[in-house]
Amino acid sequence: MPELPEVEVVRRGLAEHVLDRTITEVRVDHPRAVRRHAAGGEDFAARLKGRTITAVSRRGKYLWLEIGEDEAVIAHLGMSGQMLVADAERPVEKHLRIRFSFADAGPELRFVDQRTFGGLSIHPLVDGVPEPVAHIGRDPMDPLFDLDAAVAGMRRRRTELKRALLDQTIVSGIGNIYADEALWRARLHGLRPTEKLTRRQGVAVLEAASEVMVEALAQGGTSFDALYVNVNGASGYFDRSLNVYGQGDRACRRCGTPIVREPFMNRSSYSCPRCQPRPRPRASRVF
DNA sequence: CCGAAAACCTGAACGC
DNA sequence: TGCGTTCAGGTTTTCG
Repeated sequence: MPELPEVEVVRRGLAEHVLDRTITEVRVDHPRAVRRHAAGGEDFAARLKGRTITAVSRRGKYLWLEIGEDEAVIAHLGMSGQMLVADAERPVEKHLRIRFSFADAGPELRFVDQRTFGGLSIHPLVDGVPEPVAHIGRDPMDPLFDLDAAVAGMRRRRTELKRALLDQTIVSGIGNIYADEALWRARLHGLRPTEKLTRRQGVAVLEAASEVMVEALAQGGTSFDALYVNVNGASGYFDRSLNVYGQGDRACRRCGTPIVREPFMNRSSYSCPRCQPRPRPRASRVF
């Protein structure tokens, strides 16, 4: 599941393999992959023909290819999206949705997406970011990321800490996996109410999120060959270094207590019941 | 305006 | 063996 580190791996791969190349043809094989492009698949393809990719950028989990000064192709990977660089002769993937050919006759770019939560679309750039990205907060790897402002943003909310971490308008790039990992590192439970979060706790959990994503990027960035811009969503980080995510019943690496899995928003949260004690239930006012 | 929850998808894993 | 159910989860949309 691509979160910030995985998307950054893809961005780097694309910067290496498609930057400065001119598109000659785009084929859209599945309409759902361009559903966010309001004018439709034919318009999407027509508008890219002859354009040159001038930059490959990212904010949080959003990735985009700039085509000149004022337009960009957003690529959101959703749950299962991949951007693959492949020789045209290579057999097509089962879930191939969109393919780009280039004027230099080099390898093509393929957008492959099994679950079709992802997609591509063209938008004007506004203050340097595509329109649909305007409401997304800066991520912790952004040089202009403002830690104190992000902490203040979380504390202003009246919700639970993990929900705030997943809110892409406050801090972007954090998904379910890195949220759980950051909470474990900061020794905080995701159910803690944000209005009672201290500044110090807020700083601790965001710094932990930043650290874990930097470490994941360092591992994930090492594993793709020249013609395959990886990306299974699985940076090498997945199995080896996760402390809580997916580790139900395994011993906590700090204290040995079995990690517990709890339902959370139709999915799961993992935490150490000893290192990350649940908040006390709110004193009941009724009665 | 805000937060919670449903909806959108496919395939692997699991239970009977 | 095979069928039905559950789970995975980022973002947008809908609801209260």
